Amino acid sequence: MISVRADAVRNRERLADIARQLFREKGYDAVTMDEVAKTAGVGVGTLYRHFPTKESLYDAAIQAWVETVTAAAEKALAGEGSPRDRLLAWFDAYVEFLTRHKGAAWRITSALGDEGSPFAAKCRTYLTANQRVIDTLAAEGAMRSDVDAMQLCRLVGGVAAVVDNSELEPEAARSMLTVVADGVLAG
Amino acid sequence: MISVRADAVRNRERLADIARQLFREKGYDAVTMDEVAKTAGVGVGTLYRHFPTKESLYDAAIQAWVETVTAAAEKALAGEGSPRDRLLAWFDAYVEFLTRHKGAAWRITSALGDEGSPFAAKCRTYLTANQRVIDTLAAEGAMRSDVDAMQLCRLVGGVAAVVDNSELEPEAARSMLTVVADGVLAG
DNA sequence: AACGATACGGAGGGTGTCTCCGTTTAGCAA
DNA sequence: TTGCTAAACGGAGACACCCTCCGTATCGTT
Repeated sequence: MISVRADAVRNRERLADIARQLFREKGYDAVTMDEVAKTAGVGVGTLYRHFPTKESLYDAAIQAWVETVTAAAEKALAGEGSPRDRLLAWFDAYVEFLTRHKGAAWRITSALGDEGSPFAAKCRTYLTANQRVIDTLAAEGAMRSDVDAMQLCRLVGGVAAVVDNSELEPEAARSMLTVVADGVLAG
Repeated sequence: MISVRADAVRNRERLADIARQLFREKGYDAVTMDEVAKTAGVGVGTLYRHFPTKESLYDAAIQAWVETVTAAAEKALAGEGSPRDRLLAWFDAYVEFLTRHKGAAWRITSALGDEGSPFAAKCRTYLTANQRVIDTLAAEGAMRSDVDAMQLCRLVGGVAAVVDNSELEPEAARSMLTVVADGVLAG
């Protein structure tokens, strides 16, 4: 019985780290696989051995922060203020997550209904977090009853994608999120 | 003095027509310049003579229907019903425009703030149409006072982009647009 | 009919993703 | 330690795009 080779593990982690850094600085399209491999000091073959496609590399690169989404939802809900304030706090956090890596918002929001996407697992996490927010606020009677998590994910994801793409200021994002929030809160 | 050659005019029109058809069927990314040229029975060189970039070809392909946007805004505003109904009628029309060609919604919405984009002229048309809608409804006291055309374009464009990308049913688009409409109407 | 400006065609340059396979190496066993 | 084998490595190159270049063909004028 042979365990997983140590050099392979090291390379995998280093590749994901370097990719994370590059994607974050330059965005998905502007980073090439050759560049990632060269920066890591390995051949492209090695990179592709660990991550069979560029998308799967991207998926691994953004994995870490996705894992904190659920906690962020809880935190926003536990905050003080009106339901509207807490909903906006969640939206802010969600958009901040999605725009942390250039190009991530659109890619993830696009994958929302697609089970075959490399981001399918991430999408489920997001949907669950949004559902949690909806359920909590609905229990307080603050939410319109016909809002579902998928719809909310798409709405806020759409805003995030636009904000990311046009490199808008936080205030611009805020005012769009306000519109969405007022639209989903009980009239 | 030599007039424009007739074969050039014919080719230009045929290329735009064929491109329109292909883009509409398959979306921007799935259509290659070689394919357009081959379908039209000309060399790629000829295609590039008429349209120096793929984006400019796309721009020409979607030109025709952009020209009817202003009329669509007027029509929605002139309709019967509450301000909310008329706003929704405009949103429906706008999303229908943006999603008529796969990939158009995202490309155009992305170009909204970018004067250097090949779509800059189209964006101005859209912004003007939205401004017209805002002004009209604001005059009736139905609109929140802090809504501007750019913001509305981005919100509705974001919804259109998501709808287009995930190939959602009209009802799904409708329910998201309802949220946006309720968010921008005077509370 | 001859001529010159213009348009045409498609080979090929540049850049990106991804594959293939000969070479190297880590980890286990004797 | 030493030998063996499965696994990992590296990078040339296949393939697919967008776009350019320039020799050839054609239109419209004279």
